[in-house]
Amino acid sequence: MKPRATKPRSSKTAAVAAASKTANSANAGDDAYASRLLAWFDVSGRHDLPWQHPRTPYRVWLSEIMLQQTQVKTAAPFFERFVETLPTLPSLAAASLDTVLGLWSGLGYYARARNLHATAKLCVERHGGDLPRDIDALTALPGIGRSTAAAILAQAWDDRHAILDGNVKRVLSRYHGIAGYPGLPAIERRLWALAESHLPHARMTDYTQAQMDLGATLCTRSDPSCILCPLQHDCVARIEGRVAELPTPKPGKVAPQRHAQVLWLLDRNNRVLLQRRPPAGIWASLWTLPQSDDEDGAAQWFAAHVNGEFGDGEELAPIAHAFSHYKLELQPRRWRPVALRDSVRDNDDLRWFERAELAALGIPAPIRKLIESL
DNA sequence: AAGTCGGGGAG
DNA sequence: CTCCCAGACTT
Repeated sequence: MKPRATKPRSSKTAAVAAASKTANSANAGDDAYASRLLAWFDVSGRHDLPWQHPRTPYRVWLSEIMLQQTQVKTAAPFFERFVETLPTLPSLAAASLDTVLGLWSGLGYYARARNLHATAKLCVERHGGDLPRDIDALTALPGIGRSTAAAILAQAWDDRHAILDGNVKRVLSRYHGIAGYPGLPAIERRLWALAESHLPHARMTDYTQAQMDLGATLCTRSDPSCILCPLQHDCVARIEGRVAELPTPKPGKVAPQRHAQVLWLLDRNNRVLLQRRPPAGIWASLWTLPQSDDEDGAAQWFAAHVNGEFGDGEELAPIAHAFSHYKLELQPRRWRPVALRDSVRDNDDLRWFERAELAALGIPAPIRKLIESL
């Protein structure tokens, strides 16, 4: 039995909140972001989520943990089943880990269930069977980070703390036109500061829910409904036409860098020697310049096919080309004029081509650009 | 700063 | 198929 909270609201905050309410406008004094968001929430927010009725600290906490990296639609049925079996924090603490994991089965990220159970037991030991109403005490518990702790306090107690989950990151990135992957510490610091800067002085429960509702229903990752958005007129991304490119997506793994030698042979008539690629693999069956993985391979190919000195070749500027899974740097070398050995004949896979014939051939873009540059 | 955990939804 | 989602934690 826990008498009550350990963390009283500051007198200044309380005074502002009271003033706001008496002003007959819960948003008085707050910035446009918060005011418009709250007005929108009253009409279009989600007011019937399972953990909102009743909205107890235990149910709020459980929902926040379930919703980590999990969408509302997925989590909702698990939440209903969980609270039906374990309706209170002490009942969770008294349950076996097997029972908890059983209720979690199918949700994924099972460390969340282990941490949930551990936190329940810690709360019984340290906090009289309740969650602490203190941001630092909450953050110290397993599975509760800064954003989750803030969400619990705002949702359960109406306390004034900023959250920064995926929804808020997306909304703020767009609203302020913040480029850079939000997972990067430098970007995340800026977003936290912006989240703090917009906090209203009243209605924190609704405000917190409103941000998540906006992110989940309007300001979605792809194809957001800007036309319905209460923030559209101040949204930098909207104004500058950058909605589709913000927030900056997670950078892919660095593509491996590969190298290749390219042999550019021209005969007396300025014809170019092209070779057909194998029917499988990169540039399958396209015509391209003879190519080798390294300089030794290129020299060997040259010696076997061409009358002349490999060393006479003119080393040209490297060409960078990006594929989806690796980056290729092509090192071209040019010889002109040059002739093939008598033993080498034109055939289906290796031919001299007139310049005028090139347009009709399937040639990789970087190679075409190179040989047509002459 | 990057990797790990996971099932599900969207494109 | 890939990418992302009401993140936190470990390396």
